[in-house]
Amino acid sequence: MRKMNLHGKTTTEIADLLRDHGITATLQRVEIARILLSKKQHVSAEQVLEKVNKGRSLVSKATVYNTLRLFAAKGLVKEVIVDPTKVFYEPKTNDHHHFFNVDTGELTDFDVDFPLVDNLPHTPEGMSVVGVDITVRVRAAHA
Amino acid sequence: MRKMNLHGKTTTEIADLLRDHGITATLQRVEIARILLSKKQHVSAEQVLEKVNKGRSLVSKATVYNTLRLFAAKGLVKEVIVDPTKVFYEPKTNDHHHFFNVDTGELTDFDVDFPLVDNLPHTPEGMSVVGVDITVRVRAAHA
DNA sequence: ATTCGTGCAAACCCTTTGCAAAGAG
DNA sequence: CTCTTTGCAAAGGGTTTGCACGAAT
Repeated sequence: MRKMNLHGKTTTEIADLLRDHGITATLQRVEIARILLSKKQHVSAEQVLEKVNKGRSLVSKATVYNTLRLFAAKGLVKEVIVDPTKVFYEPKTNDHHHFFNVDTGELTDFDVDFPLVDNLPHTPEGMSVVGVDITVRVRAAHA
Repeated sequence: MRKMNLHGKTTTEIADLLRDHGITATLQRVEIARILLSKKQHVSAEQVLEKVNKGRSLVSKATVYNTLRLFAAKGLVKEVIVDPTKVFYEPKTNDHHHFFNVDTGELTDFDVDFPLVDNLPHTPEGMSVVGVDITVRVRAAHA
């Protein structure tokens, strides 16, 4: 049962990756994971739904949402909260942050080359840091 | 040119502040502004609605939402996008950023004492920076 | 009279949920 | 066979909108 390598990872590789994260591998989950991991990109649930069902009807809306939430909980993907109207998901890669075009909703990455953590303020008592997000909101420089 | 420090909260002062931002002062808007500017706090639209109508019925839900959007557009308040389920509003004060408790939804400020802008990456061609938000997501240190 | 602001309810959109059927181990 | 996952549709919750009424110029 060796499947085609469509986007750089074989089905088996993805299935193993899911199991490594404590996620039962199913057809739907593998295909959703394939989309999320395929490129360095940010996708909304709606985009995942659209991409995963190219021409066919493989995954329902509910499953997409539930799966994305599951993936995020298991640490396979990261939720990006920058747009008040929807959540973006991206593969969990190295430290990088985002430009967010407030007019178009477009999201772009940038890497940090400075020691971010050293500059962080003191974390409140009894709290541990889950993550640090920097969002640079931009817009087209108006003429 | 008006001095706009947010501690005095007489109706006249607030009305003047609104006008300074190009906002027609009405009773409802003044009362909403009073809540937003009263303390250094973050409030959701729902909380504004609740606070502004203490015991009476002064402002409708639609007006709260429309007014908050107007205030944000006019630069009187800032939207804080950290919670996927709702938008927070805060007075536009000096540079500070946020701790966000991912479990409780609680939002806390912290000031930056380092020159943030100098560390920023190159802004994409033709883009201008609207703002920079740093969100430190925290949770109660595991029991 | 014309323009702007407000209120109400309904509409909207993204997201979650309840429950029955299909799939995994 | 038992437990988990999926699908469908419906509900949910925050936010926006359409339209009539009221206030201001």
